[in-house]
Amino acid sequence: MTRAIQTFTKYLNSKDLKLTKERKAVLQEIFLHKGHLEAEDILHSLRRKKKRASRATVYRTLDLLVDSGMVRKVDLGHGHSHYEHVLGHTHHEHMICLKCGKVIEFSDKEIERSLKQMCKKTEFKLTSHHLQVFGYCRDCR
Amino acid sequence: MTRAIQTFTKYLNSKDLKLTKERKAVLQEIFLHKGHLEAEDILHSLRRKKKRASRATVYRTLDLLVDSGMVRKVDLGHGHSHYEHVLGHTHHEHMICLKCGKVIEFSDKEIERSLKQMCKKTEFKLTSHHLQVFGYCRDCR
DNA sequence: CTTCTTGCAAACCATTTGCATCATT
DNA sequence: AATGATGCAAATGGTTTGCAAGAAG
Repeated sequence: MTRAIQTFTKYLNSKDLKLTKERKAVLQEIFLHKGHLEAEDILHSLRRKKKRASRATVYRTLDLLVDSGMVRKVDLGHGHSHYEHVLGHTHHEHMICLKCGKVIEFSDKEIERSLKQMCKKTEFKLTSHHLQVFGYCRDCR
Repeated sequence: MTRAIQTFTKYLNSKDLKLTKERKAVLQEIFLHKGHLEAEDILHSLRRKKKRASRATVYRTLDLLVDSGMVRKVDLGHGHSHYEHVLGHTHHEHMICLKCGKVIEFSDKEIERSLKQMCKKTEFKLTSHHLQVFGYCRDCR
């Protein structure tokens, strides 16, 4: 956590931006949660804890966090964005159920390998979060 | 094309829905195009051809086509949906450039294989369009 | 003729933005 | 004190919806 704040501060400084209590609160909220969460989740969590931060500020801070590389923005096909932190979160991909919207995290060596090979051929550069699989989960198939 | 109309008519009948000229026009527009296109594209194409169909009808028809399984709705991370027809369109997946938004279609036996195997393990049922890869294309890497 | 469809405009929902006020460095 | 940041409310952009008028079976 302290580490996260340090990293963020460094990023902010490099851009001549300031570490405000609102930004710190949003950062903490994201790093406290394990999974992916949406802007509204953060807003609610903060409200519950009687911390301040308007919806606009939450969105603005999320943009900064994504830009800093500490957080990734994920589109899980739910019609709005989700965010998850990268630090201390082991690499994984998402399997998304088209019916119930459930998101299953997975990581598969085989797939990684063939994906990397294909990307080498096509000169496509993968990102840390690079893959999404759509289908129907056990309960919805 | 005639085949597509037949299939759609069959679907509509099964749901006690009617084949209107607007629905037929939208269907044709999608099946005339090779790649993925968005609602607005369809609307413009129709306008250019002096065919009628309001934005609302285009969206409503697209929903029907997706439900019928003839068309798939794809989220390419552009902030709005894209649609592409399934019939007579060889199976492929999408690689999406996070910077310029370019979409590269690909199909890779190796990946398919390991993906299928993993899905068997996790009891996840794949759809025809099941995979999306994010990264940076040759020009943006 | 009955039921389903359309077009329009208003509603929606997530996200962004302009601006006056406020806080950090 | 100066530069940035915040909150609010209004704007945006894609998509959906209620409703009166119109068409398909």
